[in-house]
Amino acid sequence: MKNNFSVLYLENQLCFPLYAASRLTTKIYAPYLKALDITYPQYLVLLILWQHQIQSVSEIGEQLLLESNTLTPLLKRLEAKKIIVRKRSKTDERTVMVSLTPSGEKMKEKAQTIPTQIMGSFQGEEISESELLNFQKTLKKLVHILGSKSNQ
Amino acid sequence: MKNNFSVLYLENQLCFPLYAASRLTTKIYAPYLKALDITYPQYLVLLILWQHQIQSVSEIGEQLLLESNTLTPLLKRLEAKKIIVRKRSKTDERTVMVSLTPSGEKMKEKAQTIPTQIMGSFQGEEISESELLNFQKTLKKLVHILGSKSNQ
DNA sequence: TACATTTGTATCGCACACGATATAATCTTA
DNA sequence: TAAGATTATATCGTGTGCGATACAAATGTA
Repeated sequence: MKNNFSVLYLENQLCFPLYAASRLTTKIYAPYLKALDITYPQYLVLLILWQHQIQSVSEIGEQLLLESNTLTPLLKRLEAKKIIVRKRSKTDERTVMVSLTPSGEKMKEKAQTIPTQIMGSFQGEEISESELLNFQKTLKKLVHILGSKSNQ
Repeated sequence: MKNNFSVLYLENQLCFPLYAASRLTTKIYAPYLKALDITYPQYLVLLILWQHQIQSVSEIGEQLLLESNTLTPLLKRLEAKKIIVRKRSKTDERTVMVSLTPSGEKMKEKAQTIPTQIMGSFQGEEISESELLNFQKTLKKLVHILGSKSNQ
């Protein structure tokens, strides 16, 4: 029988494992990304640009659930490293368009091997592929629900 | 059979959603925690102290997967708010023991309603309880696997 | 018992996150 | 079309995370 405070135990909560898993995942990426001299959030921005070539700050923000208060400094750091270019739109002076430099474009090749290596870290005897797929499905739902709850 | 596409897909559908879910969860907690004038990581420390009364910095770190570089400043902020007390151990001058003040002890009552309120806001969502339990189970396994991979 | 090693915290610097606020450009509408 | 509202970025301040390093206390060992 659960007492009233059992809900306050760390292991009974959903949020702590999410927080831990997120940080541990970032740590797994770190050595691979360090070879490219980028961080995990910077890698996420590059994933978008490798796919879409050019995006506004807010378009990037919509996909990563981040806003300009986080993105502007991050993008300036990527620009300082000559990986991207930031340029005000001619048609709407408010928006800043972000695109890759040749150097940033070239990084795509090197980055291509990362996902396979990372997914290896998620492999373990305890988790089957089908379990991982189920997990990913619920996780996606959860993000969707949390996303709608957090901005209302 | 796993091709490059499925690996890429899984990476993007697993690592980024973990990162997003963690941040969104913290955002959901924020208004409840603001009423107690604490942050989410500070709340995690209090969860441990409400259960164990007194813990060393490294014991807290083992449970939260954090080290003194993160914990020391965080604990100092909690001490400044008169929620906890930090005291060097008599038997081993290296270790710092952390415990609750009466004020910090009292916060347990108020905090008890938080998990229930948050879980309640998920009523009627398209995730069943059994799906959530399965999810939680895989998540814990994942944290275990990632934890062992990240510190080697 | 000296001396090297390990352990537990602390400090430093950098890069996020994010609420709050500012600012300029664009859009709405009276 | 002038004035108010909205939109897109940027800035600021605070609080994490975390790798690297420092340092003193405790432990191990010759």
